[in-house]
Amino acid sequence: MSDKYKHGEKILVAVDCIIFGYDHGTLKLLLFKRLLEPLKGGWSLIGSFILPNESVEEAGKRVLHEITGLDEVYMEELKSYTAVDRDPGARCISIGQFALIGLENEETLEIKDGVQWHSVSDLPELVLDHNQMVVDALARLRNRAQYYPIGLELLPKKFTIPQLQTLYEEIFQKKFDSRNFRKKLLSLNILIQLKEKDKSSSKKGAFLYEFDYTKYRKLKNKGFKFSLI
Amino acid sequence: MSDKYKHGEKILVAVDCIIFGYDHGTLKLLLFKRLLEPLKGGWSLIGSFILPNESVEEAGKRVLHEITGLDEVYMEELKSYTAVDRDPGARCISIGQFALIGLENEETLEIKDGVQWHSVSDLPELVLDHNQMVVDALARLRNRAQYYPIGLELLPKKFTIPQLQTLYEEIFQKKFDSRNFRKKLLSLNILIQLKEKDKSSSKKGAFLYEFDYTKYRKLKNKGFKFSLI
DNA sequence: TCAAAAGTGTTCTTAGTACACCCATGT
DNA sequence: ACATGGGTGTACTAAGAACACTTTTGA
Repeated sequence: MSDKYKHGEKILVAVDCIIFGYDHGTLKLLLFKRLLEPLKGGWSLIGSFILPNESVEEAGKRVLHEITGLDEVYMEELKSYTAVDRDPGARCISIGQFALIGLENEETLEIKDGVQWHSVSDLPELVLDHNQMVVDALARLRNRAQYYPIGLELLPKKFTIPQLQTLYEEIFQKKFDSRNFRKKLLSLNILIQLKEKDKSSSKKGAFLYEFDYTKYRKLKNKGFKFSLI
Repeated sequence: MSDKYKHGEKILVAVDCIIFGYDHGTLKLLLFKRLLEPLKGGWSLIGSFILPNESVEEAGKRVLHEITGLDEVYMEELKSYTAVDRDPGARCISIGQFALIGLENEETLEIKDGVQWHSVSDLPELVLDHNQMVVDALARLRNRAQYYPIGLELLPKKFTIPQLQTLYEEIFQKKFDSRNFRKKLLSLNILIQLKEKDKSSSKKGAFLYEFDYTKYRKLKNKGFKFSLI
């Protein structure tokens, strides 16, 4: 082995997925109660070591698929966690993967044993440096929600504007003016209004919308800058 | 070893530093001509495997120190590069580290043998996936220059407003109106005007400024949002 | 008929953009 | 005296913020 390689020490590389969902007006995180050692009984993010034949991104998608059965989820790299003593079991680095799942409602998703949704506003202590990962992921979520129409990833395909607003209020922990929110949102021209209404939260009902991905991508390629709030 | 650890395969973990500098009106990148196999003679970013007793961030700082002798540089994680076949020599992932160096001028920095500054607008082909790392780093540079006063990291401690404008024009590859640029910049209230002038580029001379880090941090902690252009 | 959420417009303020001339100085 | 880059101000336009009432409908 050449000079470049000879000093390298092989170490374990993991992914940990910070998976957000939104249901019944609450922002939630998917956590796993460890059934086995190490750290048995502790709450943890859902992760895995990367396999010899997969990239970190592929490992993240595999984990998410194993847990939820879902394939098409929004996922992006958060950052690496590499402190020497972060895992007492072994020298091991982890790449955080930030993921958003759109739920029709919580119950429609079949998740594996030991895995549970937790409200973001009421999380248990997590093992290792997973609390820090969640803090970082929440900051990323706010950033993305502000500059990309990423909030839409957390809603069902058909959603109402008041629903989206409530989601943004949950993410940013503050109220928005409904007239300004609606005006700004519709001015982006990336929503398609449907004929149907959703009457689950009011007698009058609110019009359902779909997100126009094609239009969004076209605008983005033209260098159009979004800012949703 | 427990269930969690048993499937992990240990692999090599490297850092590669994408190091920008700015000198004589040109944005530059620090590259290394490989003196030994593998890939002898190819241009590469400057990297290293991480050592058993250091984090990825520490490895990046170590590499930068070894090459330039500098300690206090701006560095942040870019992203990981983890494709299975990215390095033909071995399974090896790399964490890109984005770094900015403030040069008084190019010659003041003593850099190691085989390491050279290259104009960003005229880069050679790089080994492995290093070209992609540079593309990603340039996008990050533009983002950071827009939303953080990061352009200042690339200038000497004392600089003139026309200098900063030229740097921004180099980063974004477009001209800015000098009146508006100055107005916006000064309205942020994070520059301290000095009594001295720099006469190196005009007979009249331009006032030198320093960046007020303390004030900047205070404003940032208050949630103040910057946008420099 | 009333309670509860959905939907709608206007004014005011602020920030961004476009644009042209005088200033200071070394040669 | 002139060439060169540094420095300034104003008018126009666009976007964001503040703010209150009408509509629909199920119970």
